[in-house]
Amino acid sequence: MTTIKDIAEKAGVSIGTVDRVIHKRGRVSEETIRAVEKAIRDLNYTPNIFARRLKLAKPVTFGVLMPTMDQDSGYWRLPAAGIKKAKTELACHQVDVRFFHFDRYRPASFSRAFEAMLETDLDGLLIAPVLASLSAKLTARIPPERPYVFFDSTIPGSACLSCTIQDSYQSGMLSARLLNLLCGGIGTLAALRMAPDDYHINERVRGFQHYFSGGLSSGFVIYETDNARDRKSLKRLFRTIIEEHSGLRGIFITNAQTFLFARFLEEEGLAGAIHVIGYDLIQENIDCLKNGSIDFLISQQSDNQGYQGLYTLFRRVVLNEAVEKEIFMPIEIITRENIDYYQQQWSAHV
Amino acid sequence: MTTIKDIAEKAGVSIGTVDRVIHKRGRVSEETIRAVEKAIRDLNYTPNIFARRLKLAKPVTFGVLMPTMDQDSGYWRLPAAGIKKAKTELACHQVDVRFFHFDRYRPASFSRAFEAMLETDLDGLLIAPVLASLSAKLTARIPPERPYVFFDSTIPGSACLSCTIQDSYQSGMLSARLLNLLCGGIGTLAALRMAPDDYHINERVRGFQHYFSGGLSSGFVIYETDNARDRKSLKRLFRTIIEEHSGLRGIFITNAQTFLFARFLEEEGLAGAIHVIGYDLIQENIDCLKNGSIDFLISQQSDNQGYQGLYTLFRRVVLNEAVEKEIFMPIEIITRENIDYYQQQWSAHV
DNA sequence: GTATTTTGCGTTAACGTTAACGCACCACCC
DNA sequence: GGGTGGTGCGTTAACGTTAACGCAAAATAC
Repeated sequence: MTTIKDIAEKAGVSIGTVDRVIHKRGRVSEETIRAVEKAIRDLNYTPNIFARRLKLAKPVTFGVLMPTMDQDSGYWRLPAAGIKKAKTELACHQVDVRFFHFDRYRPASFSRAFEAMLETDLDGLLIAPVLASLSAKLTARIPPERPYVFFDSTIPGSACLSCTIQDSYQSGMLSARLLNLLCGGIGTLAALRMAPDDYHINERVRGFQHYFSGGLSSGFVIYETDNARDRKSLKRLFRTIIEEHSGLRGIFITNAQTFLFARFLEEEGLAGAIHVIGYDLIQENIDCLKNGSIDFLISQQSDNQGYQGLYTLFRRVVLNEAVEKEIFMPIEIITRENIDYYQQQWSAHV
Repeated sequence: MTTIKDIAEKAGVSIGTVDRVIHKRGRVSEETIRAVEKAIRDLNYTPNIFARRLKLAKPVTFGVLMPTMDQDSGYWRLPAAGIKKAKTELACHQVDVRFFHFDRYRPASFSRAFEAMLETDLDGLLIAPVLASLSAKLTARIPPERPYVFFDSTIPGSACLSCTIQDSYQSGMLSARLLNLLCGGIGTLAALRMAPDDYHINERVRGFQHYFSGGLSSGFVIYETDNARDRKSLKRLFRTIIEEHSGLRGIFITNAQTFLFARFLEEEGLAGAIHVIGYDLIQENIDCLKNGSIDFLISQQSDNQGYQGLYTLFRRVVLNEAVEKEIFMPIEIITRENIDYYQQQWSAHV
């Protein structure tokens, strides 16, 4: 392995000069810079990250802004598990994490949490920008030297270091295809848009609709509700859906609350008669998947999104590496046959 | 962060003694050992891996034993891509990799490659034990101090450091369910056992059969061939299959050669009329998936298996960490809708 | 009794990188 | 000509861990 000592020797300078060239700290003549850069290329030098980290080690703290864990039927426990796994792994690098939770159904709560985070001395921010327009306004106030990363969703055009991208439109198309398969192309299909102002959920429905735009199937209907937290009224909606469409063969639920419909079907003795496809590997959904009241779940690795997000901050802030601006998440199809192999890697960190 | 210096101070000894205790190098009195161990616990000491790696850095070379890349329709390029990705990432740790390829259809070739590898001075071995009984015999000859890891498959009861596990039986069941869905429960289904003496392929067929053991479907038939490399005779077999079963609606191909049947169907104008499910994300399969002549592909992350295998050796040999004895691979369902998000991460290393 | 080995411990020089410090030298200004 | 400021470089002390080395004192051998 070549070291800066080798570079210094080859270029006929001291290691101090080599370091100044590498880190562009100035106070080196043009001529010397060229000589050192040539030596670096010729000897194919790469810095020893261990020596670097040994020298530079200093504790960093990252802030995480996300809804409280119990919201959206516990969906937020998934990214939180990934974040905690990353935190555990990065503890040896003196990385610490502070959570700032908010109530995603109250903008004021979001603003308060954001302000609290901005006022804390943090080395990087990991943000779930669930309230899009408010997030855009508030992220603009982040000091330009403080790096931030989005997870779960993103704000187009923002100055974020990196973000995770889920192709929700495509996942909606995939869901449509699977649901159509399950129903054998006959009967009515339904889609339930759970939070009509959520970007991902709209994209999922758009993809779902597009699959059928060629007229592949018999009819389908779309319901929506922004009242997903009130389980009583949700149940009334469920009943309306099955009563208005006696020929209903399958339904597409667009968020983690899929299990609520599946359980409703169980209670009504309709499990299996109406096929269900939904989103996210929360425990309630997994249980329904295993007992057969949910046929397929789509996962976009919410846990991994949190994990990757924190690691991205680490790589940028601590290791000073270049990072990918966009991290694409796979669209995973989960069934009772393969679920066991998806659960294990994050389960230790719930 | 606490260092051995802190430990030494607290225990009233020198850092040399602390190091002797930590690494059990002897020459320390019982009493001192206890004092140091207590200090380590009290101060919650963890070694600084950067200082350690800086001090201990020395180049290591790992050997990889696997079939030549072009065998099995290029299947082996997948794990090779993962291994190369790991190699690139680990280059900064002075990890080098040497490949030992063999012809998996000639036991003598396997033995020769194995012997060549054993005679080389290597710090660890990564082995694809495709010829099970021969592998068992030869791995017994690996010196006990030399660590080895299996990928792609494993040999039960061997002294390997670690191995990747694919649940082939379960993936066969999943394939059966998907194929049954595609065909709407009518018509005849077929399974083609491509290499009857391969463990994984047998398990896949067993799982497939088991799914239908409850009598869920109309009939299904199982064909087999050990002549998968002769494309002419394979084509004759394909023709026999479709001629013997005019009501054939779907087929399950049990290895990476799925695209051969899909292309045959294309030539015969039967693409879409007979549904196809198969294995592995080789380029030919991906092309057929995209044009619709393959409906689903099952992936057990062959690329990731190679990647994980090399990383496991690295963690054990270089970082001296404890490693998982078994690494379970997910059973991934790939369709034309989600394939794009599975290709990217390894594609740079083919 | 002296000679030799063993035990128990402290000291020290690396490993490669970083950045503070200092020292010559030159340019410029009153 | 003396002072000030800047430029271009070399030197050096860390960072935490490791293991070779050395040195007393105790144990064993003859």
